[in-house]
Amino acid sequence: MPEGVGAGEPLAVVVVPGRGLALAWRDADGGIRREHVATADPVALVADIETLGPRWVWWSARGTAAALVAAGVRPRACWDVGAVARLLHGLSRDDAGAAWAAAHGLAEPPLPEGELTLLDLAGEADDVVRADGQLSREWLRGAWAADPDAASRWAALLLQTQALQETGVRALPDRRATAGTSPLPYLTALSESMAALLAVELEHDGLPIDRAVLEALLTATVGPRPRSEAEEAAARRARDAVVWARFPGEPVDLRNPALVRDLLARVGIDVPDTRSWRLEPYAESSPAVAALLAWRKAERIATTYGWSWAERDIGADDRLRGVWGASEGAGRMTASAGLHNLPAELRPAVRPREGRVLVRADLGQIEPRVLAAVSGDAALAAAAREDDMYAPVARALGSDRPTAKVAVLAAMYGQTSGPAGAALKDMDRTYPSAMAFLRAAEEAGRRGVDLRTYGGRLLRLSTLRDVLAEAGPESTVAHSYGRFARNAVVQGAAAELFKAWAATVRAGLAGADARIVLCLHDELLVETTAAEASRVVGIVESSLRSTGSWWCAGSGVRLVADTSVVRSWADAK
DNA sequence: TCGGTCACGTA
DNA sequence: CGTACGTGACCGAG
Repeated sequence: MPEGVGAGEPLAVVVVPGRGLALAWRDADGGIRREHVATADPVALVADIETLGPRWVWWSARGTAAALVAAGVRPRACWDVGAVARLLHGLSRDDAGAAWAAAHGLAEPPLPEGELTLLDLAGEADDVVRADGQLSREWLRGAWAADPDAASRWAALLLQTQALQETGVRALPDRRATAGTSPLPYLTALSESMAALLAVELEHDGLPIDRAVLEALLTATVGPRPRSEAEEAAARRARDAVVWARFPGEPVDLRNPALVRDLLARVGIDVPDTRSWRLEPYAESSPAVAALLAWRKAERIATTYGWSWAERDIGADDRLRGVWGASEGAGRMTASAGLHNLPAELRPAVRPREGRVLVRADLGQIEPRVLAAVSGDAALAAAAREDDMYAPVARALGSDRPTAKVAVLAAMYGQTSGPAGAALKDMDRTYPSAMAFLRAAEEAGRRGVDLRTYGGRLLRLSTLRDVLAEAGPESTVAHSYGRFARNAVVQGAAAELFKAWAATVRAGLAGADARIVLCLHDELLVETTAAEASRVVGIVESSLRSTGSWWCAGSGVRLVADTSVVRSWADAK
């Protein structure tokens, strides 16, 4: 057992399923101690040690914590080497081999795929660390599970990697207006780690669906559940026929955009493409266009969120499950199975069983508030002290609120044309620091210079240099990387704030009959009991205050959340 | 059987 | 010529 591991101290853990648990920790002298405990039930042992309150260190939550979560263990604190490698080194993968290499300044190893040949593995099995410094592919593929000594060596290497990462994040600049005891990038590493664990929990727990409500909605939109392919085809034809009836001439394949364009020409509508927003203006005067747009909506539900989706992704326990990512792209969480793009029409079906409720909370105007905090713009921060920050922005710009909103969003997205273009001049004058911050990011993107987000996530733009050198600084690609970078420093920081908030909420809910069941960029859904709902609302709101107090300390920015207790996701705020 | 394009849902 | 992501249908090249 890990003697001397106090609460919050790193404890590397490697689970050997059915056989034991390997641990590594630092003793009082700073040396690494390692141990393998043989047990048929390693998860139960983890649950025991959890009472000591260690900071579990694992290569990845998906690899190690999934088994714990499945067994009902909800660890309080962790350091996810894969998640921190994404943050610190800007990796787009989180396997042990890549994290180790990045921590040691080595080139990214090839993805572990396919069978290794004997030639590939020559001499690798004996040494965990190869002559070139990379981890042995044999070990990465599971050789560490071979015997107790190997497992504990693997845990020791894990702890070493964590130590390198911790040194790395602590060396990054703390960009807050007021620094705290721990540097912001270190705190970000902790919340990114917790987000990776949360992703595993979300995957396990799923989102509660009321099947009766869902089936009624699907039936109304795309017809009853087809019992054969013939029935499915018939339903399709029936939906198509409604549109065909509105157009003269022979029926065409409505799923083929080129043919739809020809179809529209028959009623005198000439458009460069057939996207909904382009057709929208014609809908009022043309019943044919209105029918086509209605068809599109139903078709989306039929194909992506139809009966087959329900059957595939909703479990026998009426819970919708997808694969969760804790930080993709600029750092946002991602989810498959439609969890992040469920059409609003289907949200009434997200509904826990009787007696349980959803606490829904979303951050208000999070990106402009984050921009104010991360750019250190005093005037924008002053605006961000208001409940509705677009109102003071409108006053400052001498515009109306809609124009102010468009101008702020245009600045963050890199839009230059249209009605927002003019307002940007006023933005420059009124919020010079924020605008300079955004321009600097854009410039870095256009030139292929690496950037870090406020919390320390590396945005690897230098990998684009070859493309940029080829295309030139004024090329379309250069400008598109510029817009990407301009947006990524805001979107990425907002994602870090969101995850810090989510991690705090998760910690506050420990022990209660309440769990986070959905994260959607600026919105959290917590499933709990009707009896506990008001207490959960308090936890969600106090978590935002405590997170804000360190995340944007000294900036003057206020973070606001709209929180409500609802029976279904669709219910009014 | 792929990659590219179009389209569209969420934030 | 406003960002990100996930998903599905279709097309044309292989």
